[in-house]
Amino acid sequence: MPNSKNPESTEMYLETILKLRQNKNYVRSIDIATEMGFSKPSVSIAMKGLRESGYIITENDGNIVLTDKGNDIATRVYERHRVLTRIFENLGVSHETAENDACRVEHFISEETFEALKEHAKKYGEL
Amino acid sequence: MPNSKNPESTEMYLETILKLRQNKNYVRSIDIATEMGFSKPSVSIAMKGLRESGYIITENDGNIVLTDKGNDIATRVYERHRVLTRIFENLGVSHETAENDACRVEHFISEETFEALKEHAKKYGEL
DNA sequence: ATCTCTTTTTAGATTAAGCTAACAAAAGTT
DNA sequence: AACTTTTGTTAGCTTAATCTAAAAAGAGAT
Repeated sequence: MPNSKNPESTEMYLETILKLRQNKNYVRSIDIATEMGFSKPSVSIAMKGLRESGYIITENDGNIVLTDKGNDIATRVYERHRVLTRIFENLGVSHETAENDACRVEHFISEETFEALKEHAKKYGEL
Repeated sequence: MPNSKNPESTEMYLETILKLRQNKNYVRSIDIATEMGFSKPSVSIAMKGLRESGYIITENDGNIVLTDKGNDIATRVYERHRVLTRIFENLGVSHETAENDACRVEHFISEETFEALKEHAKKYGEL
């Protein structure tokens, strides 16, 4: 069993890279460490894993770029994050709690359930 | 930091004990292992942890019983399990997927979000 | 070119939750 | 009472994701 990490951690890193990219036009290891509150070595090792799995490439100047494969995951998770946060907020949950819960749930629900939630929210004008 | 396990695993064990209790009037380590698909040693060690944390007691004949503290958690998680499963099913998700997703989400959402979901489902006659 | 500051990597440790193999203890059967 | 089967425990391993301390590499300033 060579390739059996927890998707959760991978998804959080990819999502963070995508998010950071929206503000600056480069993302370095240190930026991820700062954003996520992890140590530099932890991020360095995580990036090595993402690189070996083909989710990112690291350019010569240290700039970290999502591959198509990495971008697919990041985008999918980020969409879940936004939609789940909106749904929870529209149910009356505080912004902070909605964010926190979305950030955990986004990794754990199936496509099927996510789509059903999204549809329902749309139907009831909550999206 | 002595006491910092992941609640998820603890919750699953306690929930399983509660569930097994509904069918038989005793629950042994082996029953939990069979139900959850884990090895006997894994369960043995987990039970030791639950015992030391005051969530269960083990009677002389090996019967495992939830303490009040353990029962509180088990009951809370089990309610989430049932309610979330129902909500997902009512949105059109298949029974199996609804169960699976509920079984993961139950550990990760806040009380606030859970209550809001429950209320909403009630209001729309989906509970 | 050298010095310094920033960033990244390497080395080694920790913790949690699982595993197998082997042993011990308890229970049931003749 | 002795044998067999079932159940539980101990010992030791593995993997993933984090950490700290320290080394290495790179960049910018004089």
